[in-house]
Amino acid sequence: MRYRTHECGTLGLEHVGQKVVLNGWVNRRRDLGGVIFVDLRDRSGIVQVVFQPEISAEALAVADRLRSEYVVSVEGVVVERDPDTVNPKLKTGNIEVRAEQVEIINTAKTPPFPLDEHVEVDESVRLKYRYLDLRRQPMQEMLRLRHRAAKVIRDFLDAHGFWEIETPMLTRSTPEGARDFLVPSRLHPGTFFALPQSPQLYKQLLMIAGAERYYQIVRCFRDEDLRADRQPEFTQVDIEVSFMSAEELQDLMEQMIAAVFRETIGVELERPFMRLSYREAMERFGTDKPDLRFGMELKDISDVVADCQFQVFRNALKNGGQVKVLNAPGCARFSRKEIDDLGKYAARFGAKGLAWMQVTDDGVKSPIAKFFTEGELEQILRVAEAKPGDLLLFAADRPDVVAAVLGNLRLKLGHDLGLVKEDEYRILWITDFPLLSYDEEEKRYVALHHPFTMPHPDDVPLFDTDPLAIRAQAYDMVLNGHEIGGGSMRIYRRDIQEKMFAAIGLSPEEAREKFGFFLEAFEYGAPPHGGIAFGFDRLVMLLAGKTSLREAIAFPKTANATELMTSAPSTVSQEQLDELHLDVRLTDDQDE
RNA sequence: GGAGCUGUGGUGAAGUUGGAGUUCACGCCUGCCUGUCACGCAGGAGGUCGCGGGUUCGAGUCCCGUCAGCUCCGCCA
Repeated sequence: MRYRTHECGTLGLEHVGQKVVLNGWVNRRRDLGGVIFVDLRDRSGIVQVVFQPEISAEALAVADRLRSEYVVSVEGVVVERDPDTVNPKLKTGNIEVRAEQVEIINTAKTPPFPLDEHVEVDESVRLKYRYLDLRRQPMQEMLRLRHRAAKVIRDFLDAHGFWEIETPMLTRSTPEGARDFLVPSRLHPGTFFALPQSPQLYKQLLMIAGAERYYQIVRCFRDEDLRADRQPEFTQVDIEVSFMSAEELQDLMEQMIAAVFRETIGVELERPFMRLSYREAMERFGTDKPDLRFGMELKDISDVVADCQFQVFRNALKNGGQVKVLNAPGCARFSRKEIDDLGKYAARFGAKGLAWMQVTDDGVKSPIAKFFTEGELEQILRVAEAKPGDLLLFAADRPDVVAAVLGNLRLKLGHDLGLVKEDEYRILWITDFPLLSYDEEEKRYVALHHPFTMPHPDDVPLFDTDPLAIRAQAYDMVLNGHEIGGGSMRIYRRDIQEKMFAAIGLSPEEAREKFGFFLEAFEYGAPPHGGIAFGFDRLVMLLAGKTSLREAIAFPKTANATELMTSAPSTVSQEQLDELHLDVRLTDDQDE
């Protein structure tokens, strides 16, 4: 076969008169009887090849046998098209290649789904034939975008003195955090490696090792259930620095993310990024990853309804809860069914009910209106900034339930009502996270971020009195309602690290057994350090304007954590199990 | 672990009150066509209505179960 001299999509008027060889796939064939047109496609794009008897009857005969996705090598001359045959829809539409020779390199079965049209194809079919799916233009653009983003990040970090350093994929399982993927050790019967949930300990040890500025674009693994924006294996941009304040690091990271947006999709992000404390985000938006592309903030009316006659509100307040209202603009027209559906939606997040008021020109219409005085109603409308035509939705419960219910209703309504400006990018930092939260199931404190996060220096004494009040030196970067990065200043003193382990219920013995090497390292001159990790797949997903991580990953897993192309995971031979000293024991349920 | 949505020729859809595997578009095959570009025209092939069971004289349609894909809750430091 003859290898190419040019790429299809790069040909233009400047090549007119040149003899070229092109390799690629048949995108489409148009057989007009005496003349055949073939759209030839490679990674760079599409160019029209024309086969005519007066150029080469032989080539025309071969072209007659061409079908979609055949791989061909074409030799011909680039010619300018007649003005009336120019195709303005094609980048190469003002030229074409007159084929003198063509060779079929490989034939192809008819693809199981169309590759060149914008038809929505069932995702399981796309995933089974992912190599065909990836041939499609939007997916090719995604692969290129992903590469570009990684390149911008590497160039930026290199220019700022960061070293890319690899860390082990086979490491040890540590308590806390997500479920580990385990890898059995053949040489050490009964022991297991864990795949890293993140290189957290290694990157801190690299700081102790004097690397000062480290980064890695690295695969991480978490054996938890999937979501549209969560995959069991995913890629982080992992970063750690020594001798740098949180503010300096955040400024640097803003520059990096701004560079990514500028150099991949040409969007200029306004800097410095907005900052919102965790507490304020929860109060105003009911979430620690607010989507700022629209308003609809939650309003606290606990004070207003403290003495009202509505038992539900009063009981919630009496039990230490709160009452908040969400104003759904223009939704007073909602039917009873639509409002009921909102109530069902709210129930998913723990709402026991969803109280509502329709605001009309004739006043408030609501089953609960009768429980409120004129004055109370007036104040509710004022706080909610309600106008006639609006629908007010109320949640009365524990603050975390109120936040979840109204925060999610806000998101749903924002999208349903078309209030979210889809082409906008609103980015911000969330700061001042609590260090700990209380796990009701395990009856103990757990680290909100991770157990290596440095507490606010003023709050260290609170370990003994009020652990939940300790502020963490942690920060998240949030884009359009997605957490795209999170990080913290780290503990670099053994005594504070031990306090932290103790706070999350790790006994000194356990701490020594699981983290002894780490605690010991602190005693050999650990520098102050901190870092951040970005979810690279999520970043690419958002740059591409997609809502599923699978659209940003070449070979993703299904929601059920399988791979439809290779049918992984699979059973293995008894020999393999024997070598690994493993017995498989299926429960009755799985045995049937 | 739980909930919801979806499943009909290769692809995407429609399928009414339960009445013949019916329909549409694309694709595929054959023929015709020398300037098309989502070419056009004519003809044709192609089905376990995801799977299993039940109700019924009769099920794509109703019921139960199950599998797969997706979405969400729990989970994800």
